[in-house]
Amino acid sequence: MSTLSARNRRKTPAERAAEIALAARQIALTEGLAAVTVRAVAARVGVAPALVAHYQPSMNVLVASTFGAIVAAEIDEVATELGACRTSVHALAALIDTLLGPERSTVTAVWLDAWSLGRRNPALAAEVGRQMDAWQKFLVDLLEEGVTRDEYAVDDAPALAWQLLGIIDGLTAHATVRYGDARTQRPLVRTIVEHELALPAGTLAP
Amino acid sequence: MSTLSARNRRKTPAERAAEIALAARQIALTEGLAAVTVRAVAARVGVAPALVAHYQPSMNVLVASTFGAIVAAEIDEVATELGACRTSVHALAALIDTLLGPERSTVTAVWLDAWSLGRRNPALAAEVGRQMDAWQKFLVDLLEEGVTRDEYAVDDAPALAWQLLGIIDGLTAHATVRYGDARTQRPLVRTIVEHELALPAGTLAP
DNA sequence: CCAGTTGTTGATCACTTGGTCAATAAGAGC
DNA sequence: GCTCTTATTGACCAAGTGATCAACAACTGG
Repeated sequence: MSTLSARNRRKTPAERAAEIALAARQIALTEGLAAVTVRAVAARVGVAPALVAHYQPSMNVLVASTFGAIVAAEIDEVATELGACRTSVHALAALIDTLLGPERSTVTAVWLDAWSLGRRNPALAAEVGRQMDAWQKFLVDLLEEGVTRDEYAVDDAPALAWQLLGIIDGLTAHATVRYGDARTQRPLVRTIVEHELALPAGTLAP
Repeated sequence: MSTLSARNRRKTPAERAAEIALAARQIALTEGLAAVTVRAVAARVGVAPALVAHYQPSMNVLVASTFGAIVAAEIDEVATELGACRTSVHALAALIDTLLGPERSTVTAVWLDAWSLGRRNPALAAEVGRQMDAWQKFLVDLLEEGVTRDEYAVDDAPALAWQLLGIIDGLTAHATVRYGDARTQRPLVRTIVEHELALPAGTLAP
């Protein structure tokens, strides 16, 4: 076989670490954060289980960093997608559209796993806190950008950001667990945001 | 010791089943749904692990029924608490106050566990669906009671019930995972409900 | 008081988990 | 070529999981 040439090749620590991290991310997204185990990651990389343990101080931190990487990638992805919007109002509308879209269910499942596993995994709990802060900061920046552009006024951007994140997470969680479609929840979120920003009704409509 | 008289006493299946169910509920509330294991339950009841397995077809269904019992008890508790309200508007205000209260964090943690574990436990997933439906039905009944009393009008009570549950679950989940205090989220939920029911601003305020 | 029913137990199995450690072998530098 | 570093492995261990089954013993009906 042509792949035989790659057999038994020794890789640099950086390469291996990247491979392991990638495998862990894929497992987490397809089978859940709880399925990220030494043996599962090792099997996916095609390597002995001991090697995974060798590259990671403990499984708890691998799970935590895997979660962090997945969420950080999602934030980046959404950020670049929203970068094309010329106004903050457009960005907000696009954000609602994206975050309540059906393709987010896999990441939402990872969030649910993290919330649950975080009670027994301190490293994961810390990472959950970091990523929630990152999302909130992202939303605060987005909200305040609109304020400086005089598109609307907001009383307490940090608090409003937390509230909106809570609402969105709850609706997407429900949609992931039970209701296949979160699309129907979008109008409600649009109305809430319009009301909180004192925007005319329908401003955020597509 | 005086308790020696109870040693080695044989109990009726109903008694044992009740003991096991109670122990499972206590473990779930204090250590999480994932801590409900054969041995943990047996140890708490003070009985051999095999006996727990004898009374339960499988651990998956014990976890599922434990979750169901906890949530059902919560619904009953909230229902009786709201029974004292004379108007539906008062009941809604009380509901928001109760559901976003800080003492609910233990039950919320159980919900988070169930959402996560449900993906690997079909019996639990089914029970999660049942209890979500039960909560929605409860809210629909509450909303429609107010309509028949001409306190307000509601367009689509079932949809609104789902939306409100999603919002409340998201905010309480955030509060449980990260911020200890969900109290600050209450005004937002009150505003949303007032808006959706076309009630004057401040109607649901305490 | 004795036999039958059945609640209850101890022992044990097969499996999975995270983690350790000496031994191996691939590659780098001389 | 050789030696030295180190990535990599196989073989483990201890702990925990759900589940099964023959044996035991506490009641119950006769």
